Order: sequence, then structure tokens, then C-alpha cells
Amino acid sequence: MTPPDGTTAMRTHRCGDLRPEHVGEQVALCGWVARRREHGEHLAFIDLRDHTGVVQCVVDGAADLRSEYVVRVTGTVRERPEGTANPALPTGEVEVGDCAVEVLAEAEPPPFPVDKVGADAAEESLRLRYRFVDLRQERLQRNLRIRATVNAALRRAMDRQGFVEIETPMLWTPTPEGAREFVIPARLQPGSFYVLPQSPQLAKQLLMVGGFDRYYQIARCLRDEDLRADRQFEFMQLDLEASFVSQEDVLGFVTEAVLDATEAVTGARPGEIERLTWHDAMERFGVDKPDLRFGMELVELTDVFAGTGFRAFQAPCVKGIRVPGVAGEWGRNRLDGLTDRAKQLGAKGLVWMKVGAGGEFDSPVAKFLSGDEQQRLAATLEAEPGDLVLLVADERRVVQEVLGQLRLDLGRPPVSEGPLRFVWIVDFPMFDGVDDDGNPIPAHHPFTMVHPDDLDLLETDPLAVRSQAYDLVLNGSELGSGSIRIHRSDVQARVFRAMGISEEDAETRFGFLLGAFRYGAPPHGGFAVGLDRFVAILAGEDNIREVIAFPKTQSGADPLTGAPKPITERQLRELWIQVLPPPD
RNA sequence: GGUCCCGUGGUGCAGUUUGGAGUGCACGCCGGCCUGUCAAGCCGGAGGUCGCGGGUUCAAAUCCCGUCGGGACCGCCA
Repeated sequence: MTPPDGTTAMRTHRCGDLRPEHVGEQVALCGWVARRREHGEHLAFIDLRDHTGVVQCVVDGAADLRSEYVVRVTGTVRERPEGTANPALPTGEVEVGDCAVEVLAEAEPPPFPVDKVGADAAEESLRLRYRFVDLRQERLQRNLRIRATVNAALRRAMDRQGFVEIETPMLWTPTPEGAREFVIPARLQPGSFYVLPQSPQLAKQLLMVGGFDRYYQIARCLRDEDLRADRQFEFMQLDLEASFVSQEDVLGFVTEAVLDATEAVTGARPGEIERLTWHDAMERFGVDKPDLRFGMELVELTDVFAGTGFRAFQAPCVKGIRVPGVAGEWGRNRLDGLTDRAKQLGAKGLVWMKVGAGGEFDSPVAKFLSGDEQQRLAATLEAEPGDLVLLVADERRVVQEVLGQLRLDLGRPPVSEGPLRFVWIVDFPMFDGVDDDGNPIPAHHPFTMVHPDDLDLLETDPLAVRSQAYDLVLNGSELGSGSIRIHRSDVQARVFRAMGISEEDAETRFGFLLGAFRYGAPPHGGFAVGLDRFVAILAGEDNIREVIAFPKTQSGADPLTGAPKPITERQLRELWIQVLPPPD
């Protein structure tokens, strides 16, 4: 997997590649002046940088260079004199001697230091305004190369599994569902508009009807929604769909692809991806995207306090988490802060208990709990001396949400740490509560297939219906989701009815897809993996902007180009568009 | 739409709580010295609309109001 050596007409080697084995070779290197140490008119050291690293070049004379000049250096590789090797540099045992330097391009001083320390410290908008400089630093070079490695590995995996890469249109049709769309005026049809696809969802289902039984695409998706550390207007997905498949087939295809990509980046292939049902994930971790890198699971305690006299625990659900060995670090102030946090998350309160040296509970509420309750509590939690125990009693959903978040607050390792813990979340519910009109709210898009065992519950108990939808989660981040789709019009009609979508409604919104399905739709299902988040985790980055060459700021601007900008009157007229005055 | 944090020479900070001369630190930049440095060193120098606007005050980087930009989050992202 060694990439080509980079030899060109202008250079013989790359800076970071030089080693003792090259000693004696006449070399030509090209790169940027990272640093220079000049000792008068007789000696100068130049640290020359390209994307492979830095090497020291020695000039026997004055070097009239400045930072970030682009230069070509010719000289002879030699071992460094006794005692002058630099173990901090991979190239530190050698240097290029007797250098002649040719300036290929002069450069103004960079607006911020071109290294990890300098760029990390700089205001991010400054980095983005000078992204072409920022990109030279090792971190972004590495991240974007990881990204390319992932893309290549995914393509290989999909090709190997018989998938066909097909591009779908960027100019698509508006659909009044889901994310807000970017709108493109149609010059040839004044008053009408295309939109940029929020995903290739409908297109790939049409491809299934069209007989491409294994489709994939590394697809750009666009959503005009507010930006976040893990969300940009435009993002990439490994999008796939296959016909005549079960859920198992789809999970298999995706597993193969993401494990291949992980191995390509890290050199190690994770074991088989484990699975949790949505129900178990919510009960044990309080979230549908559990971070399995650490324990502190939610422990069910409802039975323990079934007959309790303690008013606060007379609730539909009681759960607790055990934070091992930290009791000593939690004084009254911090615990009060934690209680505030729990209330802010929706709990009525938070009960904390410290486990003393003899296993006894130290807590303001201990006196309200019977000896038997305390004993069963300790046993169920497997509490050890020195542990801090946090308990919440409330409606089940509230308990899960609050403790799930506290678990993350107190235990979640940094993104750059720990093993890569993939997990499939399966058996999602079909609906997520009811809206103001009493209609069940679909948890996924309306073409998601019902779990085969639950089909008959659609009319009787819709909120109990599970779907054949599944998520892939990595270290607590949702990497992607997919489902088996409905391909039979009778089932689709029942699901629309359950959702409160009328036939006319459905026809208006998805008519072209439903129409196509009348011409012979195979059973099919698919998935989409969010690549920006995937790459960010593999690169150990919190923020997907660090794995995107030219990202936008939180307000959707690009400080480098100045986009978005007004366009000319003439352009507007051509598009039959008039800009309204801003509201007061 | 909302909550919170940040904005001071090119860069990163301190100064803001308790108003008193653009005060300080590190890096960078410019000039000089320097033949083994590697965050080179030593000497000297330049560089400021304290984001912007308004208000309070004898006096505002500092207090108040507004606004712009950046970031984190809620809403939103079927």
C-alpha cells in the first residue's frame, strides 16, 4: 500500500521520505520553507516541508528566504554530524548538505503559524479565510488523506460485493417533506424551481424498479438546516440500495464496507459488529445511539422500590447509574450542580448516594430507605466502596433521557480515545409519539417497512409497531440509517392511513414514486452512511469541519470566497426573481 | 426563533470584576550580529479604529443599550 514516491521532473524525493539509506544521493526537493535558522553569511538551516514531512537542508552561506516561500532545493543527503541528530523528526538522522536553493515563489508571511499549535489556537474564521494555508498543516493533510482512504476502501468493498455506482441528479424535484431544501430557480420555466437533493432516497428506489439490484453512490446531500459541529449544509453519504434482500443482507453489505474502511485507516479490522434492539439501547443506555466504549449502564431499580415509603421513588420507573470510585471527588457543590443539570434535562430531582468504606450509603435520603431496600439497591447496582450512585425516578422516558445524558456527561471519553465500538441498533419503533391531531409521527420516511410480526398492530396499536429500520452507531455517534422499504401498494396504503396521510396527499407528495411502483417494484432496502462523521471519528476529530477541505461557518458563510453574495440585477431578471426588502 | 461563551498590534493571551495616559507577556514581522542550529541565540526597531454604533461620565478596552462576526448548544435535521 506504499503510494508512489512522488518523483517528478522537478524533484527526486519527498521531504519526509529521506532516511540514512539515502546518504550519498544527490537529491532535489520541492516544498515550503517551514522554518529557517540563519547563522550569518556562512551557514543557514532550512526546514523544508511538503505533505510528507520536514527535512533539514543546510546552506553554506546566507539564505535570503522567508517563511512559506516555495523553493526547490538540490543537495546531497548526508548523515548529520555526531550529536546533532534530531530524534523528534522522522528524517532527523540525516540532512541535505551543500544545498542550492531556487525560489519558485515568494510568499507573504502567513496570517497564522502553519503548524498544529498555531492553527489550533487561531480563530477558526481566520483559518477558513486562509484555508489554502491551513491545509498545509500536518493535521489537515492527514485528515483529508484519511478521507480519501475511506472513500477508496468503500468503493472497493461495494464493487467487490457487486454494487454498481450510479450518479443521480443534483437538480431534483421539491418534496414538501423532511429537511428544508436548497432551491434552484429554473430559468427556462419562470416561477418553477428545482431543489438540491437532501439525499438520493427516491432516486435510488427508482433504480430498484429499474432493475439495478445493487446500487451505490458516494453521494453529496444538501440540507438547508442550521449548522453544527457535526452538521454542514452539504455532506457526503455512502448511499446504497439492493433488491430481493432482507434486513440481514443489508446489514452484511454495510458491515463489510465500514469494516474495510476502518481497517484501511487503522490497520486493524474490528470484530463482528454487535447488535442492540432499540428497546434495549434505551433501557440500558438511555439513548438510541449508545457509546459502548465505557460502562456505567442504566440499572433497572423499579422493582427494588416497588413498595417504598420514600415519596420521590413512588414513580413508574426508577433507574440508577454507578460511577465507579469517584465518591471522594464529589463535594456538596458539585453534587448540587449535577442535580441542577438533571433538572435542566427534565428530571424532578436527582438522588445521589456515596458508597462508604463499609458498603453503607452516605446520602441525604438514605434515612428514607429501608434496610432491605438499601441492601437490594447495593446488590443490584453491584456497588463498591467509593462509588457514586445517581438515581432518577419518573416516567420511563424521562428517566432514560436524564440518566442517559448524565452517563455521557460523566463518563464519555474524548473522540480521539478508546476502541472503535460499532453497534447496530435494530427494531426501531415505526412511530415516535403522536402529533397534535392525534396522528402517529413516523420515526422514518413513510416508505419504511413494518416489522413482519407487527403488521396487524398497524390498525390496533400503531405506537407498538416496530419497523424494519436500523441505525449504525459508532462511539455514540449515529453513522447512518436505513430500512427495508415498502414495495406493495396495499401495505403502503395501510401505513399512509396509520400516519393520517390521505391518498390525494400521498399522490401529490410521492406520486412519481408510487406510480413507478405500479410497474413492478422488487422488494428492496438500503442504507446510507454519513461519511463526514465517520471520517471525523477515525481521525479523532470532534468537528467535521476538520475533515472537510472548504467547510462553512455556523452561519453558512465561506470566509474564503465570501459566499453567499448578492447577484446582479441582470442575473435576477434572467431568473424572474425579485428580492424583497428586508423586514424591519 | 432561543440560550451561553468569545472579539485588545500579524497571531495567541493578560488587562474588563472595582472607569483614570494604549499598559504588559509570548510568538511573528523588519534591521544588525552570529559557522551546527532545530521553538536557534543576542541586540535594536516597527506595528493599535481595544469588532462596529450609540449612551452614561470630567474621563470608557472597562459600565449600559444595540449591532456585526466566530464558536457551543436547544429548536430544526421525516
